[in-house]
Amino acid sequence: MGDGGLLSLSWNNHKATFCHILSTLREKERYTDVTLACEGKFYPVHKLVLSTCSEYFESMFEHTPCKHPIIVLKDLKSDEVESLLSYMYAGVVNVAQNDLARLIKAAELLKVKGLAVPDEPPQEVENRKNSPPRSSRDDRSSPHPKRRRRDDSDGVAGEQHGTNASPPASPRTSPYHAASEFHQDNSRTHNEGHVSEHRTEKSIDRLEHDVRSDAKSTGDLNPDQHNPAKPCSPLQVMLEETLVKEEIMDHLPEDKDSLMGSGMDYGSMTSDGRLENSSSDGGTQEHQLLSAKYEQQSLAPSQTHHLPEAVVEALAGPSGMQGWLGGGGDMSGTFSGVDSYGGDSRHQDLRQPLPTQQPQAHQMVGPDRGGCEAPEGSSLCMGKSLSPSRKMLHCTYCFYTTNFKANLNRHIRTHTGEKPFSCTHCSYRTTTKPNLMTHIRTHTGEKPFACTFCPYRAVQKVTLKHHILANHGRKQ
DNA sequence: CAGCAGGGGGCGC
DNA sequence: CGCCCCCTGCTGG
Repeated sequence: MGDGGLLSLSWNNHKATFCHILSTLREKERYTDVTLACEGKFYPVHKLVLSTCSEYFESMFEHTPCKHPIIVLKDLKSDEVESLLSYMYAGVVNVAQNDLARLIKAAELLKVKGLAVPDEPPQEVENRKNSPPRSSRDDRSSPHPKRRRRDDSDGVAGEQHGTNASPPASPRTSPYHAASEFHQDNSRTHNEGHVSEHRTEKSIDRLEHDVRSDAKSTGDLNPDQHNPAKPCSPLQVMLEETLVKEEIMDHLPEDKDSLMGSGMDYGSMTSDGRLENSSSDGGTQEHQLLSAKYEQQSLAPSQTHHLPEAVVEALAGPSGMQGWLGGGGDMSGTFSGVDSYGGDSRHQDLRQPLPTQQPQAHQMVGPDRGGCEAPEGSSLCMGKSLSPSRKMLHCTYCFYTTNFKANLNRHIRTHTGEKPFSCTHCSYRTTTKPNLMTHIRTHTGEKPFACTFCPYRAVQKVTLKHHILANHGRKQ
């Protein structure tokens, strides 16, 4: 790019794709790093999304370095939570008119952008637009849009998805004619804090002061969270009190943090300007505030992915999706696009411990074999696909994951530098015995692998294979 | 193209 | 845990 002129690479369907990936990740509970608990149900979601869609959450996470907090949404109904999550992830949500008021209320409490953003002075808005992370892309992201445009009642569910060129002034936000009660509540809320920041602060304060140990209210970890069909509760919700419980978790390793950072940058960069309303950032789910963090990952095994991984994969997704996106925008295949990467090139880079590891789309697309959750029989799953319940082991140094402890131990040696197997003929040392045996053959001259087509013999089977392919044109 | 090293998947004990 | 199998990457001729 230097002197040749600046090229502008634009990713068609980025918005839709991005949103879709996020939704997919949520459905699969992949890389979820925060769990919302409400009425006995648990909703594994992503901090990234919550933070993007709600300054409230953003602030909350900023102040709570917990790896996998659990936020108990007391006083919120599960259907509200589901709706808000749908809104945050997809950018749209269907809501019955009767439920609109309480939904908005909930959104207000959580400060979900677009749904409950506080009115702000113009300058405030200006500032926000300039802030990088929020990018100008979406008005929704900037807190000004107040929901309520009384005209269309079904606007909430409206399709701002595709083209949504919703008016800049009030993006998707609002189409619902909020109930009067809603208005009242709203105004009240605003009086408490003029600026969203301010409100956030207050909210945090509450979190810090109203800490109670009430944590988990319940039961099953993986409720069918995505249940649009679920009937809305007729009850009105007053989210006055939110109980919060916090437990500081250990910090993420440096590398992970940094990775995460890069992921965020990437996100802001891509969304910049272009995705005007990609729901990915603009509308994200919200959850109520409380945060009771549980033991990281102790709640749901399926949530053991680290955020960085999520970010990385999410970032990778787009690239991998190019192909199928082109095919008419059918995103039903979720990550099926990874097929194009073939099972051969094993995303090995993903597991490398490099501190400098960077998210390169093409490298990470493939979920690792072990935890392959590729949908639709993606060929990605080379072996048997494992049941989601199968326990995944994570390397503490990098993003490597495996289902086998032995593999993990072996892998960790690549980080620690431990090389238990030493050659008796030279100073060579290696991490695995098979590798040592292979090496020793170079001293002994043993060549166990004979070509069936010629006298050639090889020390390694793979070498023979290459030989046959190169010289005899076929496999043995 | 061949040799070699590093590293991951997965099975059997 | 040990081991086998496989693949990828790098290097040198």
